[in-house]
Amino acid sequence: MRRNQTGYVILGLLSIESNQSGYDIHKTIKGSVGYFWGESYGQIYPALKRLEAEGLIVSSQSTSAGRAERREYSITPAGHKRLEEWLALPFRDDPPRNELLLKLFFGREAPPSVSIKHVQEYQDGLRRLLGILLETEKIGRARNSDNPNLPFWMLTLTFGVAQIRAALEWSDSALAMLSSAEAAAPLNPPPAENVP
Amino acid sequence: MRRNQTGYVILGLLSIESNQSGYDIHKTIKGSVGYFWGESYGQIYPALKRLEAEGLIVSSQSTSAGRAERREYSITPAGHKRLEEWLALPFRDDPPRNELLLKLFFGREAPPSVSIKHVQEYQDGLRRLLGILLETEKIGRARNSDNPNLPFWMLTLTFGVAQIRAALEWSDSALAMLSSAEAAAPLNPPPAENVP
DNA sequence: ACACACATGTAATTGGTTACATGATTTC
DNA sequence: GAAATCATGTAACCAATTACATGTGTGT
Repeated sequence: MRRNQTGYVILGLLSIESNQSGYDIHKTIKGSVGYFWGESYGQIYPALKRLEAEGLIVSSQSTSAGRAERREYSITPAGHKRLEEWLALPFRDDPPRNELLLKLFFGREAPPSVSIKHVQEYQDGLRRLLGILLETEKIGRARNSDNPNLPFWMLTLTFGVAQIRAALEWSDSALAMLSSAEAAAPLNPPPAENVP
Repeated sequence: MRRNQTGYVILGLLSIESNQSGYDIHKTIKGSVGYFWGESYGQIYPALKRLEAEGLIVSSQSTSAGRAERREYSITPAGHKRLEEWLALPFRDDPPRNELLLKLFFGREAPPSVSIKHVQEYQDGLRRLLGILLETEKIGRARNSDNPNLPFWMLTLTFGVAQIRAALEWSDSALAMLSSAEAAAPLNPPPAENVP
């Protein structure tokens, strides 16, 4: 486990709640860190095996009658230690690739309506996500009022909300700029080459 | 070329300025879309060959005396068409993986000082990047006052600035929260297991 | 009967970085 | 003479998604 973060997400989630299956972990990720971190089964199941081989987690076959076979994992003291070590390591912050911005950057190569459509679609997505985050926040607060993790979870939520609000404001000004360009420009602008 | 965006970045840049080498393109990317899009040589050179084989760009060996050998590329009409088609396609907006948020989410597993350090480091990075973006904006405006691409380029810059400003505000409140937690909590909080 | 949620995994493929390999020219 | 920049490319590796493959239990 070098810089394969999957393992650490799993350790983190198991440190909060034990006896989770691979399926559970996948669901939990979607419902908690999902808006800034995703993992697929193709990552989770192999990672679980690796973590167990390293002694960072242990599993037990759960054979409750009338239920699909299920392997439940829990974190070990060694796993806890490993998680803490990772937490103290500097995070790396890779500049996220933003395909919307890339298309806007080259927006002059297409009619303004193309860029307008993209920004509107972006707005829709932002509003949808904002609704989800605010809902998550409300439910999370209500259901975890005495959970010592709550302040940390809220930190990640308020970050998302702040980013979305800023993006929504920006998108309004972007649409204003683009529609004035649409009014001024011909339908399909001639490609301007060699304009450094 | 399915959803390999590298090709489109190259087409886009060549549509703005022709006669660029692979080396040029790499540099241009870093200096223009670099803060939201990166490409390595390992992607660029193979992509150039592929694009030329598809007839979307053409190359010419530049053999100016006293200069390293250099192959310069320009976009073809077919390349232009392909670029426009791609621009009109819906962008996909993958939830960016945010390692800082991931570590903050599990922040309760480590002393508050760990999270504090991360946020401070994040702030430093934000301030540095903000300075670069504002500088880029100033220079870009001055050097491209009559460039029809300028409004689109500014769109991407103002987006970055807005996001960074929001993130800086958030980070202040995050630090306030974390330092109050540090005052209240023991140095290393006992791991709380099974708190759903 | 059908659909949906529970449950576990592997294989193929893609996308991407990093390290390696090489060499010329310019600047200090 | 050394270091930085210009210049081109390949190979190894890693991270991750997607598709494939399979089966049970529950609710309508």
